[in-house]
Amino acid sequence: MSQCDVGYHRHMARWQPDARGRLEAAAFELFRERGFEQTTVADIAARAGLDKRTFYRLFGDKREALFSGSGHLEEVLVKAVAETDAAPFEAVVAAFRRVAEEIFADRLDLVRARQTIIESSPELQERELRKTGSLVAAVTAALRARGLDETTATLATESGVTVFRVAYARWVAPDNDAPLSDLIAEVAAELRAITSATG
Amino acid sequence: MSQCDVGYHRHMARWQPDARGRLEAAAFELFRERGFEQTTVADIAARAGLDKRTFYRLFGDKREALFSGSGHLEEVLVKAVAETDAAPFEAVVAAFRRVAEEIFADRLDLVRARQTIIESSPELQERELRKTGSLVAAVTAALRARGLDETTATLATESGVTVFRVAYARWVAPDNDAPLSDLIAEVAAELRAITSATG
DNA sequence: AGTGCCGATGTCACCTTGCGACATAACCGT
DNA sequence: ACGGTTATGTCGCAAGGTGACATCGGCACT
Repeated sequence: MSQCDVGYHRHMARWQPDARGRLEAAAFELFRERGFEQTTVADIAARAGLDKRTFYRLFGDKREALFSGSGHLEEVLVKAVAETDAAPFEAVVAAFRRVAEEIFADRLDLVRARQTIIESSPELQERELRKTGSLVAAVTAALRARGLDETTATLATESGVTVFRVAYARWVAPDNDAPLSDLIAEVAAELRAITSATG
Repeated sequence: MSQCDVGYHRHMARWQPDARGRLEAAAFELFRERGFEQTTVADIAARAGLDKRTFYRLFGDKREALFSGSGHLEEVLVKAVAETDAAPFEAVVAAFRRVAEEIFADRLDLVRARQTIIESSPELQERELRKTGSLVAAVTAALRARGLDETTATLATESGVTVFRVAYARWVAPDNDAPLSDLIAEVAAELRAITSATG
């Protein structure tokens, strides 16, 4: 996050601080008020008191304004995976539980609002899928760095992500009040049951 | 370029047949020749002897020209899942093996070319992810129609898709020559091993 | 045959996304 | 005070994508 926290000098700053944060906030508000499609980049920039061109210097495209946090998530997850020596699938699940507590735990309302926005736009759903894909790649790489072969690393990561996705969906559901971390543990157990069935 | 080679009735046919197919073919060729980003919709339409506007009547956007087959795949998969009574995960894996034989088996070269195109463009990767998502939803619905609960259905489907994805990646890899169906079976076994580890 | 509707296509005008190139003005070290 | 750096604004443009209307062949009905 960055950015000149300019304090206040005798001369008024030419630029308000934290342009990026203001743009993110403006985008979030507008997406909620009018919906993603009905909001133009010019609208977002205007509300943040900036120019459209500035938006594109800070974000690759309109969708990115909603996904700034995903880099951080990836970092934490990779670190958690790298620091444990549990079996691969267990390591990924444990990493997600840690992330659940460090990042998501206290933000249910925010996450729900964000989720509502994403569900309203196919474009945003695509982007979320892509972020997940990048996260899978990063975690898989972290597992491989521990000496695991490609297939094992990929399967453990993808299975872990599946568990997280299902648990996350339950967590944001309107009637839920269980903590995400617990839901992850439950879903992981269910997955084990399903794949070990004798059919 | 084009056209007016119309055969020869007394009255010239106004339109060449199979506009959609011609556009798909034109798009595929151009994406291979110049790449996805360097190809404009106007280019595609011109090669097919049609107008840009016509393209947008047949495809929602530029990416869709590469994904017309995915509806068919979804159909076959859903049918295969609905017709079996095996345990959920096994049912999904079996369905994918059937699809592997009915749809993919004889088209390795085509699939590889298509895969190369997709890998060259983040936009196309996003779209592929979305298609997979829609497929997951359809298969999950098919499982639920068999009386399974939401979580079990989702986990079985997602795990099955994970298996397919990994097997598919191996299949299209340049050095592979094993049939997709066999690879799916192998990967499914590996997944079972990984999730049942005691850690 | 004539009439008229329907459906596929073309044409035109338009908005938005996203980017390259250049201008501007505050900040910073010297 | 000076020059360089950095963040921002301005301008123009290619391409994606869409709405409205025109065109013309095929088809049904008379």
